[in-house]
Amino acid sequence: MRMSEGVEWAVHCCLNLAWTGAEHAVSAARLAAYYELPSAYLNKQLQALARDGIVASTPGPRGGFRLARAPESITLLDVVTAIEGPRPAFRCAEIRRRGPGADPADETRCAVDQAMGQADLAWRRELAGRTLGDVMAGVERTAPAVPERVHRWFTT
Amino acid sequence: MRMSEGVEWAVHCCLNLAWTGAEHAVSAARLAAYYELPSAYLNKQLQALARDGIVASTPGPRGGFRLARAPESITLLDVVTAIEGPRPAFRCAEIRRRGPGADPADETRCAVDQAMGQADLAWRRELAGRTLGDVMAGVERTAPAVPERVHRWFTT
DNA sequence: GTTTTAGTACTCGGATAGGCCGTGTCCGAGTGCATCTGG
DNA sequence: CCAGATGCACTCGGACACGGCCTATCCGAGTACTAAAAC
Repeated sequence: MRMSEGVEWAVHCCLNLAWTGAEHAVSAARLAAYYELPSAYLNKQLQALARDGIVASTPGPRGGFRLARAPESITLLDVVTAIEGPRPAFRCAEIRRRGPGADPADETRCAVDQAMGQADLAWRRELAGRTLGDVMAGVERTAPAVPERVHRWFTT
Repeated sequence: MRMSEGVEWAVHCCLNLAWTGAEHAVSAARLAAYYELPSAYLNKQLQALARDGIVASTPGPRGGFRLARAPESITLLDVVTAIEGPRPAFRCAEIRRRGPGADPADETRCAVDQAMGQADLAWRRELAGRTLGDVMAGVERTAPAVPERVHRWFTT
């Protein structure tokens, strides 16, 4: 089980967009250059974010991406879901319904799926409880120079 | 992000081994037949469980697998870790250390990695809090016929 | 009848191919800006 | 000098290859049982 690395890219880019400010649009190429990422592939991730209404895109010259909502109303779960999709990691295939072990009269919920679902829920709850604003506040506390630095780099 | 389906196989097989009883060894072929799974591939998963000391294997005729510990001392996290590996789903690549955005003076922990780590921890805590014994108890409550059914099928 | 011994069938275990999804790249549609031209 | 038209450069957006990991399979090493043979 491995999460797409696009998630890391997406979160960092969202943070940078937040610090840059929604009044400036930043192109995918410029966002990618900041971390030396492949711009075309990052563009793909940004499209996923746009589809879920996390960032807004504008084409043409002076176009690019900007944060569609306030950082305080975007959770990490929103970003992860946009990149990874909404389906949970554990997909119950209901193997207990196949073969000699199958019991047609058994209509109960798969106990394994239930337990895995609860764990997945705890994971999601944790991610949903942390907004981009929270993460930004944490960074600003431990590395106060970063926001100004980012803002300057993306606006000049 | 998708979990290997071997996890589902492994958990169900562990439950069946527990109900069968540690005094009987069950071959991978027989375990696979119960759910019509490819036996050779299931064998691979069982080997992973054996490496982590969850099941014990004995070769030769009348050999097979049996639960190495009491079901109450085997958590779902143990099984998931044995199949999926110990590494967390989110792997921080530290992209913020590359490109123009890199700040050599910044020695802080990546805030994104930290948040993801906390969510991963919550997930693991939930899995570690549920043992095979708990799952068995749940099944025995909702489907009391299953344990006897399994025991009979695997011992005869 | 008992002991030894060879054979055999069955098990796990690791080494070996195929398929799908994440990764990476490319080019086309659309848009705003700058420039040029005519009045 | 000003308005309109034209071309252009830049952007996103989706369609197209590549690679790695999960899936699936096979065969070999080892073991306990069986049966036969010798004593």
